[in-house]
Amino acid sequence: MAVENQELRKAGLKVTLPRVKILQILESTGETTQHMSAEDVYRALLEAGEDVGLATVYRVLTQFETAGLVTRHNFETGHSVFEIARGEHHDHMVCLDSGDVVEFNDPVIEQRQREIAEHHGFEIVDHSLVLYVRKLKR
Amino acid sequence: MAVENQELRKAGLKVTLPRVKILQILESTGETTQHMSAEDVYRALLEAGEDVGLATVYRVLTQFETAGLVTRHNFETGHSVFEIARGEHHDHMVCLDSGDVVEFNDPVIEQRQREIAEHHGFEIVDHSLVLYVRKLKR
DNA sequence: GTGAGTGCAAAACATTTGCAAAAAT
DNA sequence: ATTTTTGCAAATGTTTTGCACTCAC
Repeated sequence: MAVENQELRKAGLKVTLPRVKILQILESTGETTQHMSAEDVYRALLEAGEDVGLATVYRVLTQFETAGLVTRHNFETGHSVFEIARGEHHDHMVCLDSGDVVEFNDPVIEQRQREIAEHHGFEIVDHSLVLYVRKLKR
Repeated sequence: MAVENQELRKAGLKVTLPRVKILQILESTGETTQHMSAEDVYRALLEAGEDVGLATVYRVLTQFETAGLVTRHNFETGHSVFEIARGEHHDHMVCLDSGDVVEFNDPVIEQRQREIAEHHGFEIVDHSLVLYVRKLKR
């Protein structure tokens, strides 16, 4: 009984094989594959020999998102990608050449966003900042 | 022959009724309806008595985007929205209560983004910043 | 006239849902 | 035993595409 079980219980979700497996997959992805689509997760399950339906993958990912275990991103790709929520917020830089995703967090920008929202009579509930970049030739 | 025709020709697109009409609709939308989905445009066409197919709306909007006449946004809504490109870049604040979209442009954030990208060995090609906000109760 | 543009219906995706079977507590 | 969860297939919503027809030049 691994750590995953505790996380699931804490989130109020029953410990089932699909949920444990999906959580493991999301947690085990390396730096380069941190952001997986539902389809990616589904294929990873099949490769691992687990017989889980794609519909279940979608359901579980949505439950994880609701539970705060996972963050959903809608980049310009036409489909959602998911990543394990590790507490601290961060933004993304997506390299248009390599597809690499770099995470960053800048206090200056964060602060400025709050000021701008407030200036317009709003408070920020959430935000999404994605830089689409290209490698600098030197 | 209105201004639209010139814009279309300049973009290398033949002047056809659907293209002119769609351009007019996008240009004529008030502050509140600046961001229209393909479906929105389609309905506006029908209301104006124009018999244009939804597929054509999609095709034309994509052509406009390629030509730089229009900007496509993918907010968290599950479908794309389009707005007339007026040259200057701006970011968006979307009110989760009312659905209102406020545009803003902050030099501090813009500058900071470039610095961050450069610091990671990248140059920014494009970026997307959306603040999801709620009205401040006072 | 000829090639680009259009409408329609069908296809293609990503995602969701209904329901009976299976599993968790 | 009961309540959740799952798998499958079918439905959904958005966007794209194939093709015969039409229009702009």
